[in-house]
Amino acid sequence: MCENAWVASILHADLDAFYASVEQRDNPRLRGRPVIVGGGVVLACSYEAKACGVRTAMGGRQARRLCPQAIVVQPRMSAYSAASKAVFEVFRDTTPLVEGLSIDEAFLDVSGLRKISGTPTEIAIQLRSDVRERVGLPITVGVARTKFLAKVASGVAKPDGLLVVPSGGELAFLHPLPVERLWGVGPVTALKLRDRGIRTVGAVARIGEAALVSMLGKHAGRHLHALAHNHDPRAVQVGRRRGSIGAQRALGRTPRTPADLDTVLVGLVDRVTRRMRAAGRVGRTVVLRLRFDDFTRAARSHTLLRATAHTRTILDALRGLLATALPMIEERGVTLVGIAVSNLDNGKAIQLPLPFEPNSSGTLDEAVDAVRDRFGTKSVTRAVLLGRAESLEMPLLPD
DNA sequence: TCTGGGGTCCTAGGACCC
DNA sequence: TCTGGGGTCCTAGGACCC
Repeated sequence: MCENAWVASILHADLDAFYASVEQRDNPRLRGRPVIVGGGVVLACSYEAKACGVRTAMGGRQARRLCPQAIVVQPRMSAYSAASKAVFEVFRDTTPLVEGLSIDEAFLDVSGLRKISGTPTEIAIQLRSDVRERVGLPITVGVARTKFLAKVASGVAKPDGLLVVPSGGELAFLHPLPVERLWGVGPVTALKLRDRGIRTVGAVARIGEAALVSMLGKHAGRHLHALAHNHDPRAVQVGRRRGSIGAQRALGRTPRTPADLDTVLVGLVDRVTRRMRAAGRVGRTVVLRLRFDDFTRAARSHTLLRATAHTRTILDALRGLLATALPMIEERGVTLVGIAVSNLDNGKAIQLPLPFEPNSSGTLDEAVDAVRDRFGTKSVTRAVLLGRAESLEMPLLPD
């Protein structure tokens, strides 16, 4: 048996109040003061603002009332993206086994590094100081034997902290915590548990798996039962790619005509397909998401025959979905439109069927010309025939 | 007090196939 | 005439995460 399996050697590294910390780093005037990123809604806030009761996703008006002295700044996404890249470089200089979870957090497996870099605790201390020195941002690190526990540990240690959960002290650490600390327990699940008098992780651990399954469903029940007993065999996974790319836009409560909505749709599709092409991804399933006046939601999806990143193809599919949703929009009033492309392939090319071919005896060049006529010359630079001339494959270029 | 923008994963029913 | 079990894919909805 590998000794490392029993040692706390997974790090969960999580930047503190990420967007707000970048703003404080870049503007000394903001340091030590309550900072709110985002005007309409709080995208992020500094710990000084959190002390007043400001929270992420809170309405801007309420946030300003709670914290009148707060400085509100507009988000600078490119700055956050650059900071994230720099931090992930530090992660990868620490260990090659890095699993990114979002723009500001990752798991690091340091189990094989004892002889090179020291104990996991020593590595975590070094990592925090490296991020501070090289990127200028505070970061919290949780260290434990499993991913789940490392994540819980960093949550407890925030902000700017380090918490190591030693093997052997795991349940003693876990069981007194409120159920909300469990990864995957949100407001709905927490309420279901509290209705039955279950308030701590220890209480979750004491009831049987069957009871949890009947309460929360098969997967959620089993998952929670495992976590409460600290069973989490998941390994740190390197090189995970996202499964969907999307964009959305809130509209407020002003009534929108179908023409308004179409304009919004065109803008969203343009954003998403650009990102897809830049990332070299193609997708098959397009999704239209809507939110209504009463805050209910609906989604409509359609799966194409072939994966694509082609703007027009995706736009046409979404227009079809929007048309089917118009009665619902009429009735309930739409306040948000979102789109996503999922079923993503890593393919760097789009493949087109060959009805574009002039006729069965048409040459490749003629087929390419037909595609050019239809999609514009810019998007076709080279084409290769696949198999028995059933489809064309074209390299993708950014617009 | 109304609630942004980007994602992940799971459930469940129906169509379809063997 | 009545009929099983297993699998995949698609669609819609929902919970959750940062």
